[in-house]
Amino acid sequence: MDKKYNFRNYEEELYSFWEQGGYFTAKVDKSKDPFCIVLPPPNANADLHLGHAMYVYEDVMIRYHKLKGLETLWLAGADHAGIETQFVYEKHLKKQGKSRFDFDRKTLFSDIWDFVMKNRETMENQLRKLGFALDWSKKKFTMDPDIVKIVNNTFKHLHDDGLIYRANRLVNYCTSCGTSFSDLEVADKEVTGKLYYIKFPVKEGGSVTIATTRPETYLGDVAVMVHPEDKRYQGMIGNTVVLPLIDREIPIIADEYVDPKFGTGTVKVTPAHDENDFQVAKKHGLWRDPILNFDGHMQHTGLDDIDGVYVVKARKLIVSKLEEGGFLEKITPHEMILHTCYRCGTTLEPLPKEQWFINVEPLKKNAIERVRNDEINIHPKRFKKQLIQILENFIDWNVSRQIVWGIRIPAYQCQSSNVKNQNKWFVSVQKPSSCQICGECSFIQDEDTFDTWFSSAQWPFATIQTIDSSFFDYFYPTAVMETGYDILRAWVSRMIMIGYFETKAVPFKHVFLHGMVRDLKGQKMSKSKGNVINPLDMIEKYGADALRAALIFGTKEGGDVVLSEDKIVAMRNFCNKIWNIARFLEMSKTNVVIPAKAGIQAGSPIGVGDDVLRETLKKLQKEFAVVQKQYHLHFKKFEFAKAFDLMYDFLWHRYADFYIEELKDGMQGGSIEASQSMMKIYHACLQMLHPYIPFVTEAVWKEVHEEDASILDSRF
RNA sequence: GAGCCCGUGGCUCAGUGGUAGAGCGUUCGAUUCACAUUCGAAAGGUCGGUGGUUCAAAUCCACCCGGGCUCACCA
Repeated sequence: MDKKYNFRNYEEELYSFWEQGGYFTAKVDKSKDPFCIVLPPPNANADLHLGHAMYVYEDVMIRYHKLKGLETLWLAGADHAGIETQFVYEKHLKKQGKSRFDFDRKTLFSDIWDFVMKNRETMENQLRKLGFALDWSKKKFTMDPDIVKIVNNTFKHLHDDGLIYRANRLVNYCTSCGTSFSDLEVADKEVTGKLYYIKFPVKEGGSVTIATTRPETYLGDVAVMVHPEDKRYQGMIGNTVVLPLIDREIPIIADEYVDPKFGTGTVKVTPAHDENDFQVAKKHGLWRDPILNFDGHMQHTGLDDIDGVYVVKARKLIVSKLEEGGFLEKITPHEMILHTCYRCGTTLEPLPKEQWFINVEPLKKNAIERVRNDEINIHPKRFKKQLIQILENFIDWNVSRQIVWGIRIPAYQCQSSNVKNQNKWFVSVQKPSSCQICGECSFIQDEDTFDTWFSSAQWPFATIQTIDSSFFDYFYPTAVMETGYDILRAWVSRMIMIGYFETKAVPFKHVFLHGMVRDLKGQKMSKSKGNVINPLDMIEKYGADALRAALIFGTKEGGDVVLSEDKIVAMRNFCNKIWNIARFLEMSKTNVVIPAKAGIQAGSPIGVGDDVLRETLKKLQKEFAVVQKQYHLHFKKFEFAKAFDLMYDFLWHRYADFYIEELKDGMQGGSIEASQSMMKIYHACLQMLHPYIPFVTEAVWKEVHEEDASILDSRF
């Protein structure tokens, strides 16, 4: 054996050995208990980052259960990542001086497809570098035809159950990305904005002053609203306001929705551009078409010089016009929250648009029950409350996206000229041969694609179902869903809702949430901050084991991980320590005669009496038994970091620093008993460490056993 | 406004009732001995504050201060 463990000589070779040797390939074996984890599919549009490396917890669980003798399946996959990917791709196009509008739908789609397939392969090889025991033979992609079929089927089932509806409602629309989002993809930004106080003349005499953060939208107002019990405005309810500059007349109405304490106690109602106004206006039977189009330009305002102007510029123009006309009373600073596009940062516009929605009420009720009853266990358990709260607050889910890259919604609109059939839709999993509404028209398919999360929500069952039904029966519900706590809302909650709806079973029995990786200052790593640690560089430099261990060592479950290069170095040193223990054991096994120490004659019983030796061995065995028990207990409780810390401390500071030093002379003096006991415990430690640092443990295993032996063939 | 988490040696963090721990850093010493990617030793903490429960509190309870997260609200 070499003096040092050189991971470069082993990692790649060992991974191929495992993969090609079928160690990661799952099969249905009813004589064993199943253990299945479906990998959260990384986006197939970029290199891996440290967030992906955190999936090491899944590898830990998979390898642990393999060593326990369970039949394990860790299913590999990739996500098409709809808007994300299209966004990345458009940046590519921009570099070439092009945009998505230069291509037709078909061309754009197939170009992105090629781009994604190339990235996907890179990404998959990077997962291999991390040592992940993924079953690649069954890998899935969210846009595989059989997955798409399942996704469409789920939509159809939801539709059949009356949980899908198409509605013209306000959606969060990004005028720059050109698509709507669900409420979860809205990034809130706290800003100090302005509150504009505008004086509206009242036809019957006097005026009312309204306070608004969006002065330009008054051009789409349908009413001015006050609280029914607000004494200041009692006499004005029912009066008519004449909108400045355009002289359009709107009523003053009363509704308890108004907070008399805010601003002037009067609210302008713009149903097409504000969710709350939309609701209130609906209640009062009021409506007016939007004054802003989907490109963010003004329209139908009643002011010729404003129509066609971009919203931000229009606001300035209108404010100065109001000021000129003496309608602007004052402007005050105002702490407010801006809804922005999580992708490009553009301020989102609430705009009325016909979209597909999922009524989540019955779905979330079931999901909450499953979580409450611990049919799904959340680890660490503090996230259980959070998940329930998230589910309780879930609102109907807009699943339509106006982008090309995604699964096209399998909904078709009847084109019959018969007025009765206007805007009639039907859902069909396969491309229909005839219109299911009128039976004769040449129906057209919805241009929109599904929100990526709609297919992701089905991932645990869709993936296994497409292997074959025996796998589904055997491995589903899956054992654990392991992912970052940041997507509890976007993903985990939806998997539970949709998974239970479609399979009438929980998609997973446990959820294990890992934390975010941060730098030494506790900051999130980001390219713009320049504090990014590239996992691939670290693997190149210190080996995959070192990186893996550094992400786990000394951390708390679900807590954020502070990662530094120093920590990775420390873990590389640990790997070397493991290597050198093996080297020592190998050397003492052969009973080499070592030079005499001062005061000890060579060839004599070397100072340590047999009884003392036995005593020490007994002590070690007792101590190790406790370690073993604790180790497995930690796994039972999903305390993976604790189990690793325990082994680190035991192997290095007890086994090596203490026991080897104590027993060294005896072992090298030829005590077979000592050598064998030490060897046995060491091998057990290798197994226990293998889930965390698979490469070095396997490398050592091969050194001390026959060449073709694998630690994965051994059992605890 | 509601809920959750965190505040421990210079730095980053483990530690949930019984004499304060690790990694990195610092100081001193050790190399023909499995490993200098090492070993031995040392310095360094009134465990955010106050009060309480207890024979005993970093650990349990209450309040406060500081930092973070989630949800709700946001004209």
